[in-house]
Amino acid sequence: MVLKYNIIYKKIKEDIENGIYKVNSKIEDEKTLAKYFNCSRMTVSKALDLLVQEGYIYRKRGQGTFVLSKVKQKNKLMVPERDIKGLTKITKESNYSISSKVLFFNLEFADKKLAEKLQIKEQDPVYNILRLRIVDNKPYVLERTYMSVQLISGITEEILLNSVYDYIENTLGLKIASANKTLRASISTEEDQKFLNLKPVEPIFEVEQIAYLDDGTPFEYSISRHRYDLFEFTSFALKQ
Amino acid sequence: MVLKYNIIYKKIKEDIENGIYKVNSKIEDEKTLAKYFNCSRMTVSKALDLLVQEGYIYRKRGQGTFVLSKVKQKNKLMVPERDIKGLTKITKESNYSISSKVLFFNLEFADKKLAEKLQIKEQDPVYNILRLRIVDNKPYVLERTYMSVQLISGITEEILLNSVYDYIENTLGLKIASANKTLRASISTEEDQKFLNLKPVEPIFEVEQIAYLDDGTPFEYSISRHRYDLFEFTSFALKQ
DNA sequence: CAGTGGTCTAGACCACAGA
DNA sequence: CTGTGGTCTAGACCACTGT
Repeated sequence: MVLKYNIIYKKIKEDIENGIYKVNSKIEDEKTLAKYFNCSRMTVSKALDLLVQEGYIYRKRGQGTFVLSKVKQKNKLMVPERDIKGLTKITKESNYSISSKVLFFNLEFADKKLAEKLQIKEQDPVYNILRLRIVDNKPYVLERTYMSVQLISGITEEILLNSVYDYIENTLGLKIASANKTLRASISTEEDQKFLNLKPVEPIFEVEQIAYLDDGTPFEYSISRHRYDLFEFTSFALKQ
Repeated sequence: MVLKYNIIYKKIKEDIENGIYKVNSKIEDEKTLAKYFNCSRMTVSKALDLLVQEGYIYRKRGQGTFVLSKVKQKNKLMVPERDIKGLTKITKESNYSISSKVLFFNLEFADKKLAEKLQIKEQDPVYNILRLRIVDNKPYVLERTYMSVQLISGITEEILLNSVYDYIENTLGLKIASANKTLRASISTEEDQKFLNLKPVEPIFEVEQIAYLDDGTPFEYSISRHRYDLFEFTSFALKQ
């Protein structure tokens, strides 16, 4: 379906990225934009709200709407802040090569902590997977993944070498909706050092994640340990 | 001013946090809520949008609105993900004690990189500040801060020992509006180890930040190096 | 004062899910 | 079919800014 606010959002975003609107310059007021896009002011406002949240523009009551200077993106793999995608998709979209090694793939009974995270019963069967993901021929991240067997059935080594998220969405027909992430720095373990080719003094950027389907079911609990020099995370915050 | 959508947002958020709505249960439909709060459906919808973005609820067209299981917050200092506050305010709101040591406080000429970040000219005067922030009597973060002297005038050691953000907002009358953050793990330097009381193998959680006023001017460029075991960052992502 | 964005209304039509 | 959320309208009044 064609969403008007999405069209307006994309158009203005493009114009900013292409320099048609300069940094700190004022853009048209909402009434003018509403006439131009042949829609109501509410719809324009919704589109501008999206751009405010992403840090493209800021609005001042009584004055107008202005272009905010965006920080340029670095020459690193960009993990989207507010979206949820598998690493396979992220790398492909950025034209990086990716391959995976399955280091461990087993069935286990959920312990208490894991059962709580995945909202299943203690002793319910879960996959325990450890994969090394190699991006651009460099070891990038060591991913430990737990998923409920009852929910995500039929995982094979073949699937683990490709995209698990693709399998969940396209083969199982489930919809991935959201994720909670906790980020921290951590001392590298011997395992990290071995597989990510790190010196003992080199740390890890750890991301702990619970991902949810569109019916609110947590389907994945994962701990990703990234090479500290190949991963960074960007965030935009607004004063409330 | 009393905002209706804010009242509705807060009420439902409280009800979820107090367990009045159980996890995965359905909440009232938008029309019913609109009647209950004596407002239009659009206003209810705006309130629910906020809750979706923060991961409290999810909505399914044709079915209803449901409570999503929130991850419990840890017994650590919580840095708000989508808001922007100084460390002084964050610690006080969480009833932590905070003190600061000013390790370095000098006037300098901006080099090319800094001039670009702060959108000033090369050789313009800037403050270069290094502070150790001590939370709950433990060294917590080493903060390197650069600010344009022309924009943020009158900084004193006294102000640095209290809240710079308070000074900017209350004394200078400027409005802090937003910030771009980049997060990464980093090997600790000898300086980090000395002031944060770290062993050489213990890493740093670094946050690089450019903060903006409400007129889009960048007023602060800072690099904060946190003890890896006292700082973590949480984020909620939605499939787009 | 006029011009701006912020909020809010009372509807409308649509897409989608389940009975 | 009904009930749900998603989008959209064409206004309205308000708060704030600069002239």
